[in-house]
Amino acid sequence: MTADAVARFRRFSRAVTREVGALDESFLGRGRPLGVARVLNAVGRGRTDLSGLRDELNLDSGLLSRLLRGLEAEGLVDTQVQRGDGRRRVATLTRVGRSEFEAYEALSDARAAEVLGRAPRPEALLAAMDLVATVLGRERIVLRTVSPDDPAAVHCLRAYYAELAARFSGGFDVASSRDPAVADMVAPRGAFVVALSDGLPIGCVALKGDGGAHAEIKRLWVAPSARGLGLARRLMAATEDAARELGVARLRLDSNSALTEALALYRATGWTEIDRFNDDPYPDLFFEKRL
Amino acid sequence: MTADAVARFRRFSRAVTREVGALDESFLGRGRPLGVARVLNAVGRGRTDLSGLRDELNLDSGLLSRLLRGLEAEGLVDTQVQRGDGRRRVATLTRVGRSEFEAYEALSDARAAEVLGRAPRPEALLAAMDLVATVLGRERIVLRTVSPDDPAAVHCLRAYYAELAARFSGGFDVASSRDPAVADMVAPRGAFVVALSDGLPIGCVALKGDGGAHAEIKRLWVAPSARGLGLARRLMAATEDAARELGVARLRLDSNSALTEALALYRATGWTEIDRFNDDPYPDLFFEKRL
DNA sequence: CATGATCTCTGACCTAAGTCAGGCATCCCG
DNA sequence: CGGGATGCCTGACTTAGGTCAGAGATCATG
Repeated sequence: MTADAVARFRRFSRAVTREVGALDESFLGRGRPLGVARVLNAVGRGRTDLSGLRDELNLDSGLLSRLLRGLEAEGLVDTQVQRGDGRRRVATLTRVGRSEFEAYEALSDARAAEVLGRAPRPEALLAAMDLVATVLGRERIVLRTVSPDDPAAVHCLRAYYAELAARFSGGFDVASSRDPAVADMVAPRGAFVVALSDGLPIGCVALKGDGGAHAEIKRLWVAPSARGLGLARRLMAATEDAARELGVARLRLDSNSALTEALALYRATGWTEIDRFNDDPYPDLFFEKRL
Repeated sequence: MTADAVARFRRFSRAVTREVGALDESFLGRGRPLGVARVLNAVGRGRTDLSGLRDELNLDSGLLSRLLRGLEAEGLVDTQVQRGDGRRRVATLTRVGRSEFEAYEALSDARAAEVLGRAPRPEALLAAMDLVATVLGRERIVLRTVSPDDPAAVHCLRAYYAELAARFSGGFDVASSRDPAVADMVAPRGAFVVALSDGLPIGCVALKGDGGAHAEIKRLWVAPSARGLGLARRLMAATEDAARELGVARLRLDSNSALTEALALYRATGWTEIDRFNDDPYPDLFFEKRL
């Protein structure tokens, strides 16, 4: 790694520490120390079991206990024993606690909106932030099987269509393509997998089945910010696993010669080119893979 | 600002807090608390006057005093009264202190190199980090007059040539253009101004004079990460001021129709198009401005 | 040169955060 | 059902970080 690259990285760290440090202190704006506020925040986001809280916030058992006592005294949380295991306990927000949690959320949102509002070219800034956050957090990218009308799926599909429109010389219009029925992309006929990085959808792929031994891969997309991380390969592998579990023996897909990265992936992972098998106007290349 | 944009911003903050938080703790890796390490770092970087240290690190006078006593006891810094004002004091690193400072630097460099080394497409990551850091730190961009052979200037010029090569349909080669002599771009004949964001050069402009009442603007460049911040305008204004102070009455410049942003700037800031005044092969548009 | 302002230092004090050992209730399993 | 493991709590203690008031030295100025 060159000295210049390291200097640029460190400059980034400094700039962001300054900015994000200020963000942290906004937690102090409500007269509660950071540690307590972090617990309130984690409980509000659904991390209610104490052992999970300790792991997530990296707290000593004694310290967490004390912080929770403080929040209880303020009337913000309740703790009860976990049903099923009397040793464990769970914390929940009271009504007051919930509104306090929301006040913190609103504060953070407002702070973020303010910084973004002052930025020129906010779209470029956000794209850069997505890239940085995705790369730094690439160990924590998770795949999840969802319905194609889940918001995360819809977000990916919209981005996928926009990208096709930009990359196909003649543009792209979903209406003139074959848009698979939702029922064909959920179990037991098919599947829809999204990749989430810290909650943000950054990739997807669909398995469209007909209930038999054949199924089709559709809608493989990876966000620009997540390219180069091997995510497409991971999505494809997950979908192949899902297909096997559904009893599918042969997969097909159609593609377009403008989608060079995808084609390289198919060729590198055991797909073989076959003849055209549909009359969709956009694809010009067709592949299959036996499982 | 849309909810989606705010969510993306906050995701970025979380990701970076995690990563940079870990970076902060690397300071703790040498058995010294963060506060002390920060003081050592600031002194090592040349911030030696105590009042400046207090401002920069946002420390109470008493606390700084105590931290410095600790560093003195370790034999890492010396403090003496400032010559000229016996109330003020300055801190300097001892030889041991200097090597300890360098150990911290090496540690931070190694940490940065490690993260970068694991990243796919490090150039894209760095470009995104530059953009984020420049935009977040745009209030702290400073202009500085330097010699054209200063490293910051050289960095900008190299990037400028590379950009011309990419944007001119026929490419660009400095050798076949007129490269001004260094002496024409330093006082009293001319000037060379760079823009620095937290030490990183992100823009430049040259004033090439011949000692008389005419001078020429050359080498106006702004890094991609810094576009949209009004930096070119600021650089041009600074150069015009410098020209006035050198007694220049009329400025000229040549440009190329591929450089649309620059042309828009010239037209918006009082420049008028004139006839070709040189036989350089690259420019096809010529401007002047009376001061 | 007297006076008020400025700068640094020290001592007293405080909070947040974290560590550690031991206690107690509950669970799991032979 | 008994004994070890698990999970949580409490009390005692430590460290880092920070605030505040006042002392002492030096400076600027009328």
